[in-house]
Amino acid sequence: MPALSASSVFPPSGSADSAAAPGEAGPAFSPLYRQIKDLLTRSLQGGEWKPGEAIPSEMELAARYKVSQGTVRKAVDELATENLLVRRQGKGTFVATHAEEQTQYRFLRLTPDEGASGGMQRRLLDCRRMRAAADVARALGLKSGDPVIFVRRLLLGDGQPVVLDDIFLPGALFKGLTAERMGGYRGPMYRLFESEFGVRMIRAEEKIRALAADEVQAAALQVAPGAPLLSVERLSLTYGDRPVELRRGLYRTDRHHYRNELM
Amino acid sequence: MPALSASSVFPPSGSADSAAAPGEAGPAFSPLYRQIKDLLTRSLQGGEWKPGEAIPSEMELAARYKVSQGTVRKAVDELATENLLVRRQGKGTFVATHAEEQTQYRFLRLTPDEGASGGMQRRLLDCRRMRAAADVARALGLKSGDPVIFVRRLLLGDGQPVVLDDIFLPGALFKGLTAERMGGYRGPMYRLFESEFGVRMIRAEEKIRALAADEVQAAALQVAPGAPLLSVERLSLTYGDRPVELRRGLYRTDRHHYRNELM
DNA sequence: GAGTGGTCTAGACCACCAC
DNA sequence: TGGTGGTCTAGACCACTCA
Repeated sequence: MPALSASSVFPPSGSADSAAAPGEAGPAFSPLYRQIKDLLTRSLQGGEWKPGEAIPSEMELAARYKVSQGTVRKAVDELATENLLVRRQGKGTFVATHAEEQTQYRFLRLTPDEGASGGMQRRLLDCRRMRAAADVARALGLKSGDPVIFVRRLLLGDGQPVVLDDIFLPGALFKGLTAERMGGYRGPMYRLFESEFGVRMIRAEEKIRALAADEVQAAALQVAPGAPLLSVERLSLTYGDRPVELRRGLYRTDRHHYRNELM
Repeated sequence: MPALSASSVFPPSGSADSAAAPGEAGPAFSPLYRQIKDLLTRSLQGGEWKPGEAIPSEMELAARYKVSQGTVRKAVDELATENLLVRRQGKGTFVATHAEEQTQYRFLRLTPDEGASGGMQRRLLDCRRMRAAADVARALGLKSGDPVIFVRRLLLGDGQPVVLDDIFLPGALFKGLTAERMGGYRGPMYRLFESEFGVRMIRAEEKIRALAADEVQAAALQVAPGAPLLSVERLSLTYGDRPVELRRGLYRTDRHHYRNELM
């Protein structure tokens, strides 16, 4: 007899239609393992377990939620395939983190046309507080004029500029982020966000276009004005699909390409 | 006592290292459900069950392979998440197909900047047999000069040209594909490939770049020469990761964008 | 050896669908 | 009403890690 049951959150569809108005589909049924998954997600979101830490063992979780180990397992399985958790046989299950990824840039899909993807150099061009323009505010779920932190930086491969990024961060979440703090930091930016500000990027959505470089962009990337560039607008989301970063990247694609896999 | 066991394919790591040379990792262990998955994949590849058809029930498969239903379930689960199979509660498990997708173009990531993604019009510009150039042959795993079918077509949204596709298909797989056959066909191209030639696209890899339109491309897409276009080179693969289509697309991105989700 | 996740089983019951 | 996939359980054993 589990403490949680299908009816504890959503009544089985056999009983009265209850809250669901006719015509509305409504969540007819929520299996136990999905309720467990939601509870785990909430604990992650609330910071009960921090990135890199181990969560309780399957047996402990099963005892806590009064369900069988198999049910916990299915919940953890789904969170693992969503990259929120990482399972390590013999050791435990850990909160995913950007800190220990062998792939330097998990979200950067740009790949050299030939040769291995050597790490890129960074050059910080700008970093300051400003007020969000309308489009930036809308993307980040803020109000126009809300404080945001603006970062402009360059990525170089083999000494050649390849990526020009404009990054917008909600000021409220990244208090105290300064040019000095960013410039002195080695390693991926998302690692800094995670360790210093407790903001973990879970997933991201990108909109990709081709456009012609203007004078400023051309100068920064060392191409001719009007040269075609890949424009990649990325919205990064954290737990609960809350947007926490807007990134507008311009990629040179004469020696690199954006790789994607469709399944 | 299952007919298949871990040791039936790969010896458990406890036994002698056998074939694996020292230093080579080698597949140390293959669980039962993965062996079942491989057998199912082989049956799909061999055409034992055709796209759209139902495969045997979990109970039948469990009996056939002499394992428990749970083991079959795990194998089928993985094939379902890879989009090779589709489960339908109460009905059965079916071989995935492009024939019944509500999304008209499963692999086309181009989306209107605003408004719903209305279906696009097609216009066939060219379709003929030719010999594979070196780069095309290499991508498709053919030899230079092998016969290929070349298709050039245009996609229009709201009457405006949006996509210019150059498509290369191995001649050996698509015997009898003519301009008439293609021109008269309504519905996605991959549906035609599947129903007429038994070639099912499973997944694809894309390389994306920005480039400037040349005269021919500009004329076809009704943009100025030199205008920035998105270049999308897609290699489509079928069972066993065998390449079966090379597609070079040029996308206008002034009113559309390529959307992508990173996880 | 103790503790973790990983696999496999057997059986029960539920939700959905078709006849 | 019977068959399908979906959920949940309990227990056994295996593989891996670490003290």
